[in-house]
Amino acid sequence: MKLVSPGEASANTNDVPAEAGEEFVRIGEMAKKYGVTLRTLRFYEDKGLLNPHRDGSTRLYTRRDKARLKLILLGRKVGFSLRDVKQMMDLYDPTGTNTKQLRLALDKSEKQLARLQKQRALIDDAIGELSNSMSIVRQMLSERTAAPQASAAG
Amino acid sequence: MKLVSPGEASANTNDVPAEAGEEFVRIGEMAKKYGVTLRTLRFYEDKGLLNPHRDGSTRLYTRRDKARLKLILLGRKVGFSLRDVKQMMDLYDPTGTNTKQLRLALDKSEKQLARLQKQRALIDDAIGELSNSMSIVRQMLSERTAAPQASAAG
DNA sequence: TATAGAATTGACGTAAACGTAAAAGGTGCG
DNA sequence: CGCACCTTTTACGTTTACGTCAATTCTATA
Repeated sequence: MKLVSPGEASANTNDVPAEAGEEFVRIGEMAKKYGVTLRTLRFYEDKGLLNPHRDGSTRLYTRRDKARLKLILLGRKVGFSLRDVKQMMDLYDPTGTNTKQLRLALDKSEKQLARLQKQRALIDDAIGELSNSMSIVRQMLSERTAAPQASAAG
Repeated sequence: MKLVSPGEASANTNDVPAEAGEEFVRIGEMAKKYGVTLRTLRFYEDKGLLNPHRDGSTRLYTRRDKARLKLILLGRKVGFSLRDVKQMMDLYDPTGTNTKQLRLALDKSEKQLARLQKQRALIDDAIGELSNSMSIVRQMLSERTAAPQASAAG
């Protein structure tokens, strides 16, 4: 029960048209296209982040799903939890101005930005401490190489 | 069955000497002193990172345990896993030059430093993307405030 | 002695985002 | 027809560093 007309073989069997329209893609192609695993796509769906159509039991992803996935991946990249991403996407209303959605996104983004900056500060701190420790260790090692002596560590 | 002579009350009952020597401290004092929880100290012990003496079943921490805990906390701060910290500490030999230990520490530190730098790069990237998105959202919001119009998001 | 404040061990719970089988159904090709 | 390949659902496993009871014991003090 195909919803789309069969296209010419595109290097793998069991395929969906690779024509201009490219209306639907199945999970395998979708995964490859966006560098995620099948498990990830199913997981996102399970969490309500994606809602692909079905041809029987087979998932069919459309342009819309791709747009959503892109947003999810962007959100993930900037450090949002999937829960946050979902909250923001759930507010999308194709018939409105989405002012609420945008405000929420902005609010969450400001908080996330603050978190990222704090994290960066922590990392810089860690880098400082680590570099410091390393130079001390190097010092100790060179002393050992030169003139053996007692110390205090570990 | 006290191993240490009773000292004068130090604001809390059931205490160990607060004298000059301060040989042993129990878990509560130890935790307060280093800003960790009791659970944490027991957990570290369970993982073989600490080895306090015992007075019956009561843990007694010495100067040595404090030194070790400081190292653990430093390690944690710079992003080492407890497993790594343990590996390094396990190599400590009070009778030797600890060259091996120091080399391992240096090796692990170099790798950790690389990880930290990569993380910082990722965070900087995320900050960039997020700032970018935020300005776009602000733009959209201001457009909506000025002249309502359709869009594409969520 | 009653009570409050430490301490003990044991063991399940948590968070996040999937990984990894397992068992089974569909399908186009040679 | 059978194999190879894609897909499905279900469900437990993973990682790290503890949190959070629970039940019990010990000790000092009023």
